[in-house]
Amino acid sequence: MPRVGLNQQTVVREAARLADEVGFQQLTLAALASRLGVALPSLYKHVRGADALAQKLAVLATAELATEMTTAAVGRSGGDALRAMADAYRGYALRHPGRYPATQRVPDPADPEHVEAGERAVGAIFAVLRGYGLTGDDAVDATRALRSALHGFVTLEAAGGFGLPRDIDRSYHQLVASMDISFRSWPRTGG
Amino acid sequence: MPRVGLNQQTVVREAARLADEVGFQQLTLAALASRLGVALPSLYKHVRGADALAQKLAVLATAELATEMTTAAVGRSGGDALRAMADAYRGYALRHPGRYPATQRVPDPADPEHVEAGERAVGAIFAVLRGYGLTGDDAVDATRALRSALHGFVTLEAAGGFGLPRDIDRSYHQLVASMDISFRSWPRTGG
DNA sequence: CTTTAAAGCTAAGCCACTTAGCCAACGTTG
DNA sequence: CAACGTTGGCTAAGTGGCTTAGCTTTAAAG
Repeated sequence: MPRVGLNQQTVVREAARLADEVGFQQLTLAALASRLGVALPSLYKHVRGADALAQKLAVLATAELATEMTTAAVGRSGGDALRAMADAYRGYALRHPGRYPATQRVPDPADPEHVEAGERAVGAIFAVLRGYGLTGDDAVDATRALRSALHGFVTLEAAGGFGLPRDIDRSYHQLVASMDISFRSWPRTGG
Repeated sequence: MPRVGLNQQTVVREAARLADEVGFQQLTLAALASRLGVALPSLYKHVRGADALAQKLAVLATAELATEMTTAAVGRSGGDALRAMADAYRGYALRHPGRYPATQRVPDPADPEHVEAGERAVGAIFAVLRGYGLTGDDAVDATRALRSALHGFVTLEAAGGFGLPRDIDRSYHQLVASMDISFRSWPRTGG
């Protein structure tokens, strides 16, 4: 049998593509193996199993998302940076419906790459909030608020949870605009 | 064999209890059957299958959540109502970690009970926003924003996504306070 | 050319869900 | 009270996931 020549990276990359096509929950080792042209157990030469694959996919997706958020915000500040980053965030989730859910896995402390990617993503938000004068505990609270709002929105959108006909882009922009207002007048604790 | 005397309601109720103990994803027909003291296939006399069970669980949980949100807000208005409802929302998610995720299933149009429960939940939010003078498209946008913020927060919290030591209750209250500010000065479109 | 690490394979087992078909308990009715 | 039909329980069997064990063969390294 001729070798296909896989390695962990090719496997994880193809998993990401497949997840975007069929959905994160429908990503299966069987489908991935067939896509790569190998028998299912062969995948175990490159990833420890289904859970490890999901974790590696989380690293890939988190790193990509962090990069896009950072890139969007660079050279901007205040509401400008916030809007750009928020658009990048939702854009990633819409373009990569299978990868995005993977990013919600909490970083594995044993995987430095994962930890680094997570820190870059949170760091990007932190940097934008510094533009609003938010630091310390205030910045922590505001970061959680922003993550919650963005994640909640794209999750509900992806699930088809917004039933009414009102335009979804519009609603998102209003949400971001309202976060902008919030950050300007954040209820400071002085932390 | 003596009969256990199950019906759909007892099955779904027990599924809800079990889900809260082991987690929504870990809710399995096998575990449920053993908990109820019957063989697995016997469950099919009461629910059509795993997916239908998840749907019925969604109805139960959505109805409970809607009731708690409504109850919390009744007799209050403005920021008072918002805070009470937000606390009820997160409280439900924390007390029922297995049921809460079930509520995210989009209502089945073929199940009037499901549709009604969903409408009650959204209606409760709508009512609170009316207290801010928000109606029409503004209310739709604001509802989506509030749902996103609350859902995003409790989801991230449940996933352990808030790494830093900063107190989570505090962050939640700040989030709700910031939404209160947002709704007071909502960027109106006059829809 | 030999050796060896590793990338592929088949076989087999586990656990989840589902369907088919049987049997016994119970409520109803004469 | 007895017969009957409904229905709630059962076992058996099949599908499709994931995983492990162990073999074979490729291909690289000496």
